Parts: sequence; C-alpha cells; structure tokens
Amino acid sequence: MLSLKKYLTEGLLQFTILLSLIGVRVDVDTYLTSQLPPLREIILGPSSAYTQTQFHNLRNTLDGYGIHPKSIDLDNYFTARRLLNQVRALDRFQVPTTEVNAWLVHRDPEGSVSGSQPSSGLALESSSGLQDVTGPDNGVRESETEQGFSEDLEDLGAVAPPVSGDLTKEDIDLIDILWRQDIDLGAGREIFDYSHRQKEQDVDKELQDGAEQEDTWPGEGAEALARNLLVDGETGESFPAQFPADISSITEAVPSESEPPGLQNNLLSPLLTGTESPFDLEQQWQDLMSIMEMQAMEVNTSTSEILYNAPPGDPLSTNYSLAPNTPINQNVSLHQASLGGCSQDFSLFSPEVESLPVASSSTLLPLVPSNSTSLNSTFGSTNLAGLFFPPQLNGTANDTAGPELPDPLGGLLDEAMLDEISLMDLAIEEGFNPVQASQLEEEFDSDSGLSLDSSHSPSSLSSSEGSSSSSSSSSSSSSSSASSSASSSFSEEGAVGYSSDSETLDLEEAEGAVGYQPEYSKFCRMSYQDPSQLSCLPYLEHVGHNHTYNMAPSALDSADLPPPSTLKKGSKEKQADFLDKQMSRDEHRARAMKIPFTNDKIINLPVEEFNELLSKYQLSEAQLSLIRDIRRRGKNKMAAQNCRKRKLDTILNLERDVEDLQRDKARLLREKVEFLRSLRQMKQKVQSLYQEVFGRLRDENGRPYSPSQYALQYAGDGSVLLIPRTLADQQARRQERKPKDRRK
DNA sequence: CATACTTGTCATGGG
DNA sequence: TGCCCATGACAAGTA
Repeated sequence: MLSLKKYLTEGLLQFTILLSLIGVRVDVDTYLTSQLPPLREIILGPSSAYTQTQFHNLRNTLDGYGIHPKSIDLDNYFTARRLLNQVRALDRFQVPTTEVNAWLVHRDPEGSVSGSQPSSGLALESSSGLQDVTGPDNGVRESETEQGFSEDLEDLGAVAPPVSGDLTKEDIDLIDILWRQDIDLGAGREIFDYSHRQKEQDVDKELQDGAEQEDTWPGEGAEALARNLLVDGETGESFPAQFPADISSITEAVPSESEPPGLQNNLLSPLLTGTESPFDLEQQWQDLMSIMEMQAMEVNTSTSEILYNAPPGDPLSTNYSLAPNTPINQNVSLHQASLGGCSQDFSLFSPEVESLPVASSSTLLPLVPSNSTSLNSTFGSTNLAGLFFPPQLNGTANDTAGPELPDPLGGLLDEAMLDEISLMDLAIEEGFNPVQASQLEEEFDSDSGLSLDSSHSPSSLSSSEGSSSSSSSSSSSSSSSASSSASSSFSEEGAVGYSSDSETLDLEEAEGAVGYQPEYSKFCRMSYQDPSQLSCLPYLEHVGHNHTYNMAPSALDSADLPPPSTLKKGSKEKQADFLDKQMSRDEHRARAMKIPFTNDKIINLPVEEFNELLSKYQLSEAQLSLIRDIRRRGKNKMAAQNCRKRKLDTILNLERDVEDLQRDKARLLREKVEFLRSLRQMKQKVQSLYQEVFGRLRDENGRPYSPSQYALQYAGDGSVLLIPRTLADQQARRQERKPKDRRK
C-alpha cells in the first residue's frame, strides 16, 4: 500500500513536473506508449530516481561523478535506448526498391470498355508528357527522368536532413512548409485557426495570405469542389481530393495537349510539384501511408496472391497473359526501371530494403516476365494503375471513371498525427522563444487543468544547453556553472527555487556544504582516522544559513562572546559575533553542555570511532544524550540536504529529458518531411515509367492502347500485365476494401 | 505583516 | 536489533 502510494505520488509529481516543464499540453501518452519507454520508465518504472532502491554497490563508481547513489544518472542508458528505438521506428518510413518489369500479355479480346475514347492522345511522347506533367518548376526533374535514377540517388541523398547540428535554412524551411501544410488542410482549419492567427500576428504574415486565399476563394472553389477537388489554401491550386483522382487529373491532362498549359499546370502541380512548391499534408500522409500499406502487403503476400496471382487456370490470367514473344509485344524497355536510388536512400533505416535485389537497377529491363521478386516484395501485387493512376486515362475528366475509390489511407490522418506537428516543434525549430511558444499553445489549450504556471516556464531551450549538461552532475564542483544556469532559470521562474547556485557558490566560498557529497563524507571519515586532520573539516560546514551544524574549532574556542546586543564594539568582536551567529543550535547546546569534542566528530565519525570517542571521556547522561541527538540530527540534516538535492536533480533530469524529446521530435519531423518528399519523387518516377511503358505498347495493328480501356497491373510474380481497365478497377476496389477490413 | 523560500528537525520506514 | 539512510511533514528562520 505504501509503495503504491509512493509510486502514485511520485509518478504524479514527476508527471506534473514534466508537463510544467514542457509548458504546454503534450500528449505524453503518445510518447509513453509508442516509442519512448525510457521516459515512462523514468516516471513510472522502478528505475525512478525516487525509488528506494539503494545502489550501494554503485556508489562512487560513476567515474568520478560523485553523485548520490540514488540519483544515478540513467540518462546515458535511457538515451541510448531511446535513440535506438527511434532509429528502429524509422523503419516505418522505409521505401522499398522499385523495379518495374512490364510486358504486354494480351489485348482485351472483348473490348469490354467502350472504345469511344480516342487513343491518339496517349501515344505518349513521354518526354513531352512529362514536361507537361512536371510543370514549370521542374526543369531539374525532367533531366532527372532522362538521365536516370542514379542521379536521383544523389538528389535524394542531397536532401537528406542533417541528423544533428544546428538548424539550417533548409530545416527551417521544411518546418515552415509543414506548418503551411497544416494550414492547408481543410480539416485542420478549426484546430489551427487560433494558433494560426497567433502565429500570423507574431511570426508569419505569409500564412495570413494563404489563409485568406483559402477563406475567400471565389466561385472557382465551388466548381472545384464539385469536381471533388481540393483547393490548396496557399496557392489556390485545385487538385483532386483523393489520390486516384489525383492521378486522373494528371494523366488525363497529359494527352490533351490542346488544353491551355496553365490549366494543366494548375491541375497537375499539386501532385507533381517540385520541392519548392507547397504540397498538402494530406497528400503526404497518404504517400506515407501508402508506403506503409505496401509494407503491410509485403507481409500479407498470401492475401495479395489470392487476389492478383491468379492460378494458371484462371481465365483472366490465361486470357491476358501472352507469351513474351507474341507479335503484339513490343519489347519495351524501362529505362532505369528500378528505383534503386530509393533503396539506397532509405537503406540506412531499412535493412529489409537493403536486402532487396538491386542488381537490375541500372540495366534496361526488357518487358518480359522476370524472376525478379523485388517488385513483388516491395509493391506486392499492387495494382499499379489503381494505386498510382486513375481509373481512367482518357482525355475528359470524370468521363467514365468509376465511383471514386475511397481513400483507404485518409482515415489514418487523424488528429494525433496533426498534433505531432505542434507549435512547440515549430518554436524549437524556428528558434523563437519557447516561452512564447508555450504561451501560444497554452492559449488555445488552456484547459490543461494544470495550475502550474507553465507559461512562464523557461524550461526549454533558452537554458537547454546549460541545464542539459548539468543536473545529475551538480554534485561535482566542476558542474557548478552549468548547474547554476539551470537553477537560475528556476529561480527566475520562482516556482522551484531550489538554488543550487548559491549552494555551489557556498561550496567554493564558504566551503560550507556538508550535504550531498558522498565523496566528501567518505573523505571525512577517512580523515577522521587521524584526529589531527579534523581541522580540515569544520570549515566545510558553513552553509549559507546560520543553521549550520558545525563550525571551525577556532569559532568554538572563541565561542565565549557577548550576545548580539553588544554588537559593534570592534572588528574582532564583530567577527566573533559573526562566528557565534554561525553556530547552530546544537553547537550552542554542545558548548553549553561542555561537550569536549566538535560536532563534526559527533556527526561524521563512524560508529566504532564514535563510541570509542565517547568512551574516552567521562560524560554525563545528559551529555551523552545530547551527543546522540546531535549526531542523529546532524546526519539527518545531511540526509535531508542530499534528499533535496536529489529531488532537484530529478527535476532537472526530467527537464533535460523533455528538451531532448522535443529536439528528437523536431528532428523526426524534419526527417518525415524529407521522406515524404522523397516518396513524392519516387511516385513521380513510377508514374512516368508507367506512362512510358504504356505509351510504347502497341496492339497487333501497331496502334497504341487506349488508356481508357487498358491499364497496367502488377502480377504476383513481379511481372506487369496489361489488363482491361474494368478489371483493374474491380481489383483496385477489392484491394482498397481489404486494408479497411484489416484495420477494423 | 504576509508570503514564499530555505533549512533544520522529527517520525517513519526500509535495507 | 541497532545503525544508517531516505523522505514526508512540519517548524523556524530569512528575504
């Protein structure tokens, strides 16, 4: 029961401290439950610094740390684990190697889809189409596509975020982009509205422009909505609300070269925007989630195979599978079909990807079935058309497109994810005052229920560098400066106010601290072996307050001094009076009882020596009682000092943890942006490959296939099939239902 | 004088 | 069992 209470109170205390240090409401649960067990262990676990566990065996073993065994700094250990966990968590961002092997297997014998669509538009001149698609801001990308993906390696590598170090301009830009994406999200409007206003007042006028654009977008917006388009709040661009439609707009725009290029770009830019263009967060999340979905598919290959790996007897399969050398087959090559760059780019975080075959990445891949399983193992049996491309590739919008496939990933864009991009991160990353940031966040989240004045907490980064290195090591005099910086922040705050600063100063000047110095106390014990060395000790007892327990023998000797009423009779008397004032009550009592040895001895001697000392003198019972009381109180006094010091250190450690977590979070956020950017690039490449492959396919008559009737689809064995679009749509729908069911 | 903070002390419990 | 330590709670002193 007691231990339960202990855990409860300590946990609550530390939790509260944590929250107050953060200064804002933070969804600690997400931290605690997902990736960061160390913090939870610190708060709740048996490794808490408040635990009664006494690490006697660890005493003084922390390489000169000199900290109390109960305040062993677990950070080194937990930080390692935390970082490891985070690195592992990055697996979720892994992007598989893409290797496209496509071959034309058959032509739809039935022409099940209406052939009214002119197919001429899709005689893809892929380069020009790509130019259109990529838009004006993507001149670089065009050359990328032409020169191959090996350059993308460098490209992707180049945009890789700096794992550590100061924020670069790019980092700040990334965060800014992310912020704008929050604004751009329609769902996020209400959530971020207030903060948005705050931010725009204080920080970013540009955001206001974007928001106003979104708010006041004219009738054009309604039209776009009617077409199920979203409007980018910043650019006013309209783009499909969901990914398939997204692709649709692109691909349908490609063949229609007669359209005004501006409109095309308007439609296309959201998906194919360059890295400099703003892109919407939902899209990014969908991208990310699609990657995760792919990985999930990788696990559930059996399911996929049931769906798409039709058995040999399957009529579909037999109907649409052709021998590789069928005349209608054009041996279309996929230039640099493998996205090896991605593999390399992400292999840092994904051992799985690393192990994927990349040998064929640099060669031209014939459009024949290959034994390569990389496609299968990465994208699974994903219906390429369904995933990356619209149900219709025809020239008119929403012409024969089936019902809009619900986005299976949209639901994952929940508020928790949005929450991750919090103001604090931005504050940290953009380097403005965390106090301001916490105030901002607190203002629109004022129902935190905590009465702690977190808005004034200078907890985070303003003092981070100093305090982060201090805390647990504050017992050593070398850390006094760091400790002082941390504690001064507390003092300014006025909340905690345990000023280890003054204490460390006292250590150096008055040499008074007796507490929280295991090394010292050990040294004292050793020195007590020789009573002649005792003189080195009492001067250590002058802690700022005049409750000091011990005093110098000289003070003891000159203890017979006039009372304070007879002050100012001379410098000598003044000093004596001062020294007298420095005496503690027990010292006064000891003097009154004529105890023949110092209180230091009484307190600090080991039991045996203490008893030996007592036996040397003929002491009355009252004296003995007083001596034992003095010893008890003295020890307890030191214990209390140590205890308080430990408390302070625990708080400082928690503060440092919070800062570390905030930094980690911001870093991960940066990396997330980078991953999403890379993913977008890969998607563009896959899309262009698709178009290139599809555009080169010819039927028996040498005519290109109509994208409205046919689609490319991955088969289970890694090959790519040309199947009727209706079939592709069906399979796409089935596939989209599947993950939903799986989630439920 | 009220208040917050610091420090000392006691009681208690655990090792 | 006695000793030691940790710590909550309280008191006294201080700014």
